[in-house]
Amino acid sequence: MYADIIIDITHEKLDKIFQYRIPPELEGELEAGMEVIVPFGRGNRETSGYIVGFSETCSYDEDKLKEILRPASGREAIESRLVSLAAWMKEQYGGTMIQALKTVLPIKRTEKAKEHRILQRLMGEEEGKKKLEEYLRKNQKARARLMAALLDSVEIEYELVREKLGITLQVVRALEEQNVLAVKSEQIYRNPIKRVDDSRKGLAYNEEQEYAIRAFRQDYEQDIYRTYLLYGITGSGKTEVYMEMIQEAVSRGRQAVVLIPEIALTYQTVMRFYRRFGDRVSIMNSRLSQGERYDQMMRAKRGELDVMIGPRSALFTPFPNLGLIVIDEEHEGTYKSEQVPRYHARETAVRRAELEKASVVLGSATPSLEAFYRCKNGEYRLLTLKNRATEHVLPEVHTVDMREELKNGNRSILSDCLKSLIEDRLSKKQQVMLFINRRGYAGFLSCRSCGYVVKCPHCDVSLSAHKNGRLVCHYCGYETAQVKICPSCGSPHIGGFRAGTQQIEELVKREFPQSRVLRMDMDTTREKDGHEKILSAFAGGEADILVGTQMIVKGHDFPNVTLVGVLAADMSLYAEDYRAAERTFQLLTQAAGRAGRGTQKGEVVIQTYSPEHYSIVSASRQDYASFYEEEMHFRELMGYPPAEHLLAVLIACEEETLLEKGAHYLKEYAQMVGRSRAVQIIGPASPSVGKVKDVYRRVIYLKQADAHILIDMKNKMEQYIEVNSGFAKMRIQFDFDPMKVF
DNA sequence: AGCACGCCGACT
DNA sequence: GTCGGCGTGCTC
Repeated sequence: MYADIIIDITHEKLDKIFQYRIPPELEGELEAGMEVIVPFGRGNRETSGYIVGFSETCSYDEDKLKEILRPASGREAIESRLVSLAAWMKEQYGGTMIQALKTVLPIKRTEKAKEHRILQRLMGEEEGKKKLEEYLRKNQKARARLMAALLDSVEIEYELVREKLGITLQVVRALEEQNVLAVKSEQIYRNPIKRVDDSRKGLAYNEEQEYAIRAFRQDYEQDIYRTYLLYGITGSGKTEVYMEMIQEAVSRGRQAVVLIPEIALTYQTVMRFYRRFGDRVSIMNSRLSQGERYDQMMRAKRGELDVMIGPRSALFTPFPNLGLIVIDEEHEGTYKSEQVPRYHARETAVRRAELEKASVVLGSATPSLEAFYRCKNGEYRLLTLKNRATEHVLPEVHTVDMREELKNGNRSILSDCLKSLIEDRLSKKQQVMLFINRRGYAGFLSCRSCGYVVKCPHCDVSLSAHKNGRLVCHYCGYETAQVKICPSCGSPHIGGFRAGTQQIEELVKREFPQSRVLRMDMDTTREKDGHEKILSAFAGGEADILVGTQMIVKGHDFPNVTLVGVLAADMSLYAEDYRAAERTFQLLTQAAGRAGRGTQKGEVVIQTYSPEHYSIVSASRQDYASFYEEEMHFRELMGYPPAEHLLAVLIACEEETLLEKGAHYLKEYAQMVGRSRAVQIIGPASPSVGKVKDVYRRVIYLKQADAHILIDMKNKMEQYIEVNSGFAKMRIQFDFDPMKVF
C-alpha cells in the first residue's frame, strides 16, 4: 500500500502525483485529503502535501520511494475537505486526480505573480552604474544584465526579467542581499462590488415563505443538514427565502455559497445580497481575471467573507466553515461542466455539503426532473411557493397553432393573434417581448431546389447566415462569404431557411413602423456589459419591443411588459435529445413568467406547430406537476436519467479509421465487462456533430439503473485505455448522466 | 518552487 | 588547485 501525494499544484512541474511509503505507525491512520509532511527533493527538505489516494502498486522505482514523516500538525486544513471532494469527483465523473484537483483547489496563476512581484532599484543611478561595472569586471553576467535593466527603469516586473533576461531567483536574491534592489509583493485585494448604503428594511413574508424559512431553521437548529428543493414559481420571492436561510447560517458563524447561472448574475440580484450582507459578500464572475479570482478565494479562506456568489466554480470557495450552499435556477444546464471532470454542480454540492456538514438549497420555478424525482423518493425535502409574493395574477396564455394560420392564408412569422395584441400594447404604451426559441438551430442556408445545406469544412455543422453577408460556424468560428449559387446544383434559389433574431427585428420594424425595437442576441451582446446595456435600456422604456433569444427570458423584471410572444415554441423539441421536452417546458414557462410582473395583468402568446405536445400544453397551463408525470413516464420507459443512469463515452481522434477501430475495441471491452451486470451498451455512434475542428468523434452509451455499476465500468475502461497504447492518439472522456445526447 | 550538481572563468 | 557564480534538471 502506497500513498499518492500531491505536493503543490500551483507550479506546472509539480502538479503530479508523488508516491510515498506509509510507515507502520501510520498505517490505518491516513485518509485521502489529509495533510502530511514528507521529505522532498535532494535535500529531503520537509514539505507539506495532501494525500489524494492510495495505490496497491507503485509506478515508480520502488527503491527511491521515501516514507511519510508525519501528519501535519494543527487543525484540519480547509483544503483537505476539498481534496477529498476532488477524489469523489474523479471517481464519479472520470479523468485524472490532477484534473479534479485543478477544478477544486484555488490555483495561483503565474500571471498573478507577474502582477504582484516587482523589483525595485534601491540606489541612485551613479551608484548603480558603479555596481554594473563591478559586476562586469567580475564577469557576473546575470547580475550585470539585471543591473542594466534596473538602470533603465527603477521598477521591473520579476516575471519579465525572468523570461526575457533569463534571470533566476537566486540572482535576484543575491542583489537583494546587497541592498541593490527590493522585491515588492503587493497584495491588494480589490473588492469588485461598489459600496451602497445599507437599507435593510423589515421585510414581511407571506405564509409559504414563512413556512419554508421555518422548516429550514428548525432543521438547522437541531444540526440536521440536508438538501431542500425550493420550488417556487417566478415572482414567488425565492431570493428573500435564500437570504433568510443564509442569515441563519451566518449568524452561527458559518459561511454560504450562492451559485447562480452566469446569465442570471445581474446587477439587480447582486445588489440585493449586497444590501443585506454588506461587504462580507463577494462576487465571482467570468469577467474577473485569474488573479482577482484567486484573491477572492484567499479572502474567503482567511474568513473575511460570509457569502460568495458566483457561477459553478464558486462551489469550491475555501470557506473555513461552510454552512450552506444555495443553487439558484437549479435546472440550468450551465451547472454541468463541459470539461473533465464533467461534474454536475448540484450533485457535487450535495457531496461537499456532506463533507462539511452543511445544507443545500436548490431553487427553481421549473425544477429539473432529477431534483423533483429525489424529492419524491425522499432524498431531498420539498418546499413549495405556489403564490406570487406580491399579489400579481398569473398571465393568460394563448396557444396558436401555426398550421391553422397557414391554412387561413397567413404566411407571416407573426400570427394574427400576436399581431393584434402587439398593436394593442403599443397603443397602451406598454412593452412587448418577443422570444425566439432557436436553441440549437441557427439561420442556416439551404438550397430550395436540391436541398443542399452549406456546412463548415472543419466541423459537421451547418453554417449560419449573418446580416453582414458572411457565413459563420458557431463551433470553430470559420467564416466565409455568402454563397449566391448552390455549390451542388448551381440553382440560384439558395437562401436563409429559418428566421433568426435579425429577420424578426426587421419584420417587426416593417409591421409596426411607429415602434422602437431592440434586439438582444449573441451578436448584440458581444461587447462588454452588452447584456446589461440592452436590458437597462429596455427597462428604462427606451424601446417598446425587445426581440431576443433565450437570454431575454432569464432573470430581470420588467414591470411594464404585459405581452410576451414566443415564436417557434417547438423548435427545441426537434433536437434529438432526451432532455428536449424538459428544456422546452422550462423555456416556455420562464418566458411566460416574464409577462405581467407589474400591476397590470400579462398575456402570453405561444406560437407552435405542435400545440398538442405535453410540454407545450403543460407550459401554457403553468402546470409543472402534469409535465413531470408525463416526462418521468417517458424517462422510465426509455431508461433515461433520473430513472436510470447513463454514461457517455466520448472518443475523439484526428484519424477516422483509427477512431473507428478504437471505438470498436472499447465497446467490445465494455460488453465483456458488462455482460454479467445487465449493462445496456449503445453505439459506437457518430454524434450529431461528428467532427469539430477536423477532429472526428464517436460516442458509446452505457445504461444501467445502478450508478455504482456504471462507475465501476468507467474505472475499468479507464484502466483499459491506459494500458493499451493503441488509445494513445485518442482523447477519451466520460460524461456521467450527460445533459444532452451527443 | 527550491535545491544540488556540474560547468566555467577568476583568483590565490 | 580552489572558489563562486550560473544554468540545468529533478524532485516519489
